[in-house]
Amino acid sequence: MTNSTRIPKVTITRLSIYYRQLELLEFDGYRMASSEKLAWLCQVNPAQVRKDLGYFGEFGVRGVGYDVIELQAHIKKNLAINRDWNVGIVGIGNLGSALLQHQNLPIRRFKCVAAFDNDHNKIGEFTSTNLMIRDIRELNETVKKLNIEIGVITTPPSAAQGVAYLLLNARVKAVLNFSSARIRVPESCLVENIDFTAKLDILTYKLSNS
Amino acid sequence: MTNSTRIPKVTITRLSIYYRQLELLEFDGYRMASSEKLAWLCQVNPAQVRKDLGYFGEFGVRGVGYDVIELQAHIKKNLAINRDWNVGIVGIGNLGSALLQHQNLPIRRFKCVAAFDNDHNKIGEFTSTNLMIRDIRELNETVKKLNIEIGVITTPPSAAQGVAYLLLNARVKAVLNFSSARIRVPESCLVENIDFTAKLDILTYKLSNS
DNA sequence: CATTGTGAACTCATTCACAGCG
DNA sequence: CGCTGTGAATGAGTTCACAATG
Repeated sequence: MTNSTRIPKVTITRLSIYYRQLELLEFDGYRMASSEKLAWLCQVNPAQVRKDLGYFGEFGVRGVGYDVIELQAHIKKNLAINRDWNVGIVGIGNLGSALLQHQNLPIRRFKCVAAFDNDHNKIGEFTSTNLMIRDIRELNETVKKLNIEIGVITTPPSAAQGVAYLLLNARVKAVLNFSSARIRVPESCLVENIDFTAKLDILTYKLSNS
Repeated sequence: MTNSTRIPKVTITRLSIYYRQLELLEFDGYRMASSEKLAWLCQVNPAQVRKDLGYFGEFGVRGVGYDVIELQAHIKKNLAINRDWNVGIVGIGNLGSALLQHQNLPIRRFKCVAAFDNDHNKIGEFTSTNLMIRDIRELNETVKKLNIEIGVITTPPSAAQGVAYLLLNARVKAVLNFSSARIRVPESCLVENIDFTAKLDILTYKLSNS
């Protein structure tokens, strides 16, 4: 029976990880995979895998395992990564440029369709992906015209909140914030933060406490 | 009384966030901050702030709050970010280059002292930070010579595990893995993963379930 | 009969609520 | 009086353990 309880956020993250391992398993010629095998690859507990998958269906065959291809399709559907998503990147410094050129994004159907900056030396230039860098003042208009649903902030921390407001005004519904600033948005907008200095701090903490 | 229970990992992450807000508060001229103020800035519960700080000391003044400067020092010490850490970056593509040039790292005393790649067109070239890109075969020797304690993997996923082995062999004790591959290391080595496609997947999941 | 699916037990994290104290 | 520090209550996430089953 499909469990209709709300799926925990950690489960979503793991589904994303399972999905990538399933791709690799398929590439290696596997047709079926047990929760134990998948768990080993993802470095989690087998019961965790089964419970996570159980949140949105019953896909396994008892005594056998999961169909590698079929399970991928289920996860893709559940995560809504079975279609294109248009992405706009704000702040075309080194990190913004790196994302624009990052192959993983288009492979996973995240399409970087616009690049914005406020630096007049950059505006009008073309990225190596042949995208014109637009004035941030055109953000509102461009988001609507190109149907951008996800905004990515790759500005310095001091500019992050201002950019967040611009994105909100343009009715972007989700933001991926690479700046180390905490941005403040209304409930209606989703935010995920990627803060690598925080990750480094975890490492230094553990290094000096072990 | 200083609580000696092991500090949860989530608390470490938040300490890093508190620290950055304290820097901003200091910059804005605040001398004291209450748990409520700090909590508001970091978007957490005030009791959470107090409990997190309580794990490693008693720094507050009842009826008043926390000394903004003093608390920063305590957190820095606890996270071990009150000294330099030498970092080596492996994989000088767009993302690796972006990190090499990222100002936040040296500001936070993470020093990128070496850059490695296996591409002969890159080896011997200089980064914009004037660092020579070294052959990955020199990794072992260089890590020891330059006293590199943290390795950063910014290679494609397929190369990540191999690089992890090289880093392990060179006795690097902590790895920050930006590739979407899960790397396998012994207990003695610490790993943190930064997987932005997983973060995007969380956003698309939530977008289509709200 | 190997492996799934899942309640129940357990572990870990958050929040409450208030005593303690400057 | 106001805010910290913290035990107790609650809530969330993980793991166990085993019945269900292809």
